[in-house]
Amino acid sequence: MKFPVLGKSPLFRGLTDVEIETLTESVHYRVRYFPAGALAVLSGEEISSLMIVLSGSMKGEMVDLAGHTIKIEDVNPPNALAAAFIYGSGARYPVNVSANSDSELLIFDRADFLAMMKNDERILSNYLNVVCTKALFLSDRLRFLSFRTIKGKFAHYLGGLTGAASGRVVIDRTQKELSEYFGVTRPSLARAIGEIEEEGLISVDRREVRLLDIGGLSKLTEK
Amino acid sequence: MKFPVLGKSPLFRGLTDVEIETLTESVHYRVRYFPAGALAVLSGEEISSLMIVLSGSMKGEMVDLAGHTIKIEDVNPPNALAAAFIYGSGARYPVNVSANSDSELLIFDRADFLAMMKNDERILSNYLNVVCTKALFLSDRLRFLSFRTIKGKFAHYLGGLTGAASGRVVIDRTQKELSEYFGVTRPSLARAIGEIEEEGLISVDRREVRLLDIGGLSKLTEK
DNA sequence: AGTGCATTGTAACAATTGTTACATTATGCT
DNA sequence: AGCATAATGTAACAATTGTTACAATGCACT
Repeated sequence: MKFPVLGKSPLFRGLTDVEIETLTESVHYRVRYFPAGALAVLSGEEISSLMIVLSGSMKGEMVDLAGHTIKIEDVNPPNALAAAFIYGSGARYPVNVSANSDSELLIFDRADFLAMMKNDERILSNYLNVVCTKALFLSDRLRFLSFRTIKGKFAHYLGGLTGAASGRVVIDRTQKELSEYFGVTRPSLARAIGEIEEEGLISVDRREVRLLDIGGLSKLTEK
Repeated sequence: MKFPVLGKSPLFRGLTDVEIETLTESVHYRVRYFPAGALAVLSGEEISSLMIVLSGSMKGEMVDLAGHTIKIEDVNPPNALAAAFIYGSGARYPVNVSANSDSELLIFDRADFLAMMKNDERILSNYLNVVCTKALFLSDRLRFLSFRTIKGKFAHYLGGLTGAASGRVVIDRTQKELSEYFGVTRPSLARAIGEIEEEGLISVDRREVRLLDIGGLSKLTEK
């Protein structure tokens, strides 16, 4: 098989290696090699193809006016670059993409990948799942950032945990992870939690939180 | 034709009324009527179908622990509810959905809509476009909220406008709109813009902004 | 049990933003 | 031109969060 790594890709889940090979060979594709440091995509460039990382490691970096870059994320095999954006209207890469190490990309023009989706329902389902799950993830993140205060974010977070109705929930992340999820600093989150507890709205015992005043918590999410 | 409003739906763009009717009749669907105020969807409920608003008007409201609701958005004909989420893993409605006025919803089970996408490439392309464009939109919003300071958001915003390279851009929204886009208050945005101007990084003349110190602007996006 | 490391709690001060209220300046309309 | 309305500029004060540093606690591992 030409690209054994595809068997682990979420886009090809449920297909045998033979099926994957047959499908990919039924459309046009190309493989490009990028030596470590090479630039694969310029920020602002139009997205016209699906690029799957076969080997090595790629990174996305945001670029500002002065040309400075900030690393946003790594993309490792067998994941794809900007997979959820390729069929969007006027879709453009939001970042520069370059190779962390010597890397190979498998590239399908978006029309060719569309053809593959038409040829095999599993590819279609897999891709729809990838895009929709991404939209859900982004929407979820956005919801937290839209609360103005840390107390508001935390109160809403508590409400979304299983067991909230019973008044007892277990936080499933560390404070550090939670603070990053909220987009705030860790000490600020700790302070906010401490204040909510002082106000008598919750009682905290390690990861376990008892919700003592639902109405009071609700008010925190309002402003 | 049964559902003339579908001709204006982004999901059925490019199809004639006859083609739309033939396609919809080829799968199972149902129409449900919701009198004004009726609840169509409970927050947290699993998303298993595509619901298109045929008439009337629906609204999504976020619900907190105490049962209080905050209106998030209206959904009017011929748009669909949570269209970008339906094929996501464990997708659940993030809001209560109820009828603003007497409304009719056209409901396809997601498997049936999948069948329609397989039957007609235009439906498939349209749906992919809807979902990917939504992901792009959400990603764009998230990028702005991830800048900690208003100055950072504004500097990054300037960099994304056409003409930024030439050092002269025109802001395409009012301050009020921009402040909502950034998730901050309008006076705070005005103050931030004023301070950036005082620092000599830009000069503002109504909607037109001259970028005087690219390096300085770049620093604002770093912290 | 003890050691090393991650996690959490806390505190003082600076920086940023929200809030509220009002003044000033465009803009569209008749 | 004048009027009404929207948009923008500004200011004082409160509220919130970031920053930095350090202490306390829990946890995994030997």
